[in-house]
Amino acid sequence: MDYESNNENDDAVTIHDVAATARVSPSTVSRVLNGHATVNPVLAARVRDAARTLGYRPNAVARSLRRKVAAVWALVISDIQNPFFTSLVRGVEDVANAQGCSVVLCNSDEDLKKERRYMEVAVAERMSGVILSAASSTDSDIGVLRRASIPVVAIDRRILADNVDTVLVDNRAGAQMAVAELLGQGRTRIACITGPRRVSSAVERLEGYRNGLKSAGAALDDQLVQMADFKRKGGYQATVALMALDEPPDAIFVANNLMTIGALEALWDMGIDSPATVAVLGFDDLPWAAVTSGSVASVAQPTYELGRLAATMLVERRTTPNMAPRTVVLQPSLARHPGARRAEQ
Amino acid sequence: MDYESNNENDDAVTIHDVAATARVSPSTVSRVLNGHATVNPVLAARVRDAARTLGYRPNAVARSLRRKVAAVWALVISDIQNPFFTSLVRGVEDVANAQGCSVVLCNSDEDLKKERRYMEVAVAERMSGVILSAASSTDSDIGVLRRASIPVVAIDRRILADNVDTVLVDNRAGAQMAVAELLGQGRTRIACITGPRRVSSAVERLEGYRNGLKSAGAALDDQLVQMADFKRKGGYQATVALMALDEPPDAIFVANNLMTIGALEALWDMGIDSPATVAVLGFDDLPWAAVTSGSVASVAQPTYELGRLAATMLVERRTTPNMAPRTVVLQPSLARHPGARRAEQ
DNA sequence: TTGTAAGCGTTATCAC
DNA sequence: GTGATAACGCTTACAA
Repeated sequence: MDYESNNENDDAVTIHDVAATARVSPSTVSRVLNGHATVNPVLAARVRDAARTLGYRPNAVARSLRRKVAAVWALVISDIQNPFFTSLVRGVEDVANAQGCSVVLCNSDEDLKKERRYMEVAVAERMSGVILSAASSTDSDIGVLRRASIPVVAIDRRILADNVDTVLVDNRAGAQMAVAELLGQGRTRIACITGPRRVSSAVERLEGYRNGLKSAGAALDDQLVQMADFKRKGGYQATVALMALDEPPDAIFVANNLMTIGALEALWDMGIDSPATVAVLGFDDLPWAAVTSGSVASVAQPTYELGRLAATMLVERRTTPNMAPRTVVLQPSLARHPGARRAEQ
Repeated sequence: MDYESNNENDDAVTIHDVAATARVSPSTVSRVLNGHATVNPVLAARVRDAARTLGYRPNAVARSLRRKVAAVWALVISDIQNPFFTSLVRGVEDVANAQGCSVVLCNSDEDLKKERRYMEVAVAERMSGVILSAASSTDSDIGVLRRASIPVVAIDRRILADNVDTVLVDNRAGAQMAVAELLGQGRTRIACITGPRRVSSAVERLEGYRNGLKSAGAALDDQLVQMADFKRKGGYQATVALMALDEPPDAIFVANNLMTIGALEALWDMGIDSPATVAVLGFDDLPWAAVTSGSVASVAQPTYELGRLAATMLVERRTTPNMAPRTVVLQPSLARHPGARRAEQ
């Protein structure tokens, strides 16, 4: 049996083939297919017929070369496993597709090297825009993109660069909500596990935590603040450290979802009852929160809207390149999950 | 302030500029940069110097046009939120990068239309390969890719097409393990919540469940089998339906991770103790399993290896196009998670 | 309105 | 070993 027999025709159909079949010039085919100019309806019909019968598929590579820019955006995200990103991606794609653009997803995995590699690919492939959730607010460098005049929108995390359009959530407000909620439950020693100093959202969530305590007249205790890595293990270790204090906390505000899993795991491994002894309140959406043994609330973000807005700003930046850069901040909200031990029982 | 001032030079440096600076021909520059032929070391050094000082970045679009194929693979996955895929992606990327290729991630979201759109993009962009976790084993159509002679490897799920390289896990064996484990715990009425009939893994996991019961001499009861949609809500509803039976199950084998969350949620909403009254055993890795109120085991898959293998098969298919298609089946294993109520306490 | 022709940046073929 | 030249498939001045 010949496995090549499936290939009807290894040389792809080009615009010239369509032109020949439709008895018009290649430029006319191009005009019909792109709708850029008015074409005699009779010829247009012949072109469309020919394209269909020949199974013509435009070569996006040739088009990109000629146009000097590809109809492709990169969406570089720091942690694909965070459910936070799933609907964010949809928000971006919906806008991109409406513009006739494709989105390529890139998972930098909080790794600056990977992130840089993806930016280089974006340049090499002449992509028309990049939406970036930076691995590091201080060290991520968009210079490569700038030099290639590729528009960038920062999402979820700030980047240390002038003139970057940015879409964020109000991390301070979210953290303050979290603290207020815990205080309202009567908690008096509230700890905070946040992410690395290089990530703006981690820093801002910590600030919000401190502001929340201060504005309630509660004391700040630096022993109750742990900096971890936004990953599960980091949350686990930070929790162990907190509970080893002479005066351990009765509540923990955890600044992202993976670390929240780690924190809960640590508490249970130590045989500590949550939420009775120690309440846990996370950040980001926690799809599994309803099946945990204790009640877990979290600060939820408008993720789809975040993606949609970033994408819209990218489009606007392309159409109006000299417009002053904007930063948009969206408000988070508090999501309560009853957990396995429901209040009413 | 002028926001254009960042653009050092809007016309990118080309191979001709490098050639001029290095006082050689463009072909020599190309040869140096690609290492395809032997070049006088002196000239080669001049070329590399020129490229560095000018900040030359090859135009991947032009290269792809000339070579008639882009150094890019598409990885089309059915559900990006499934943690299953995160390490699978790494496995694919590691092999691709070693080949000098980039991977673009595409989330079909179990949607045939989206999936088809991504395949069309792969064709338009002349990508050199596609790894596909099909939205439907029966209805996903790779004809577009075949006509464009783009190599395909099916991963995780079979596709109804001849001559496709495929990498799978042994779903039947995994499901049988699951049933054996539950029987070993003394469970006597074991239910199964599986996915849609159009997805091969759902069908095979159901078969494994049945075989597992049969080979243990246990009775089969079709009332105990629910077909859902591989999503959380489907798992929830299926569980409610199962528990409404005259003789409800004392264990449920759930064929994927999102439905496992739904199942646990339903049990707790109904006030049913798990695992005491009803044990739950899932499929796929469950990162949050350790923080659930009850013990949850699951059938774990060698995800990185799955991705690495699929990528390797793609490379081999490209180098040896006429080789007979292969199907590789990897073995899953059983992962036990103590859950919040640890056995030893 | 339609066709002709040039050119996007690269690489492969062919002489030298 | 190196350089000139053509070609990949498309879009877009410009000419008709």
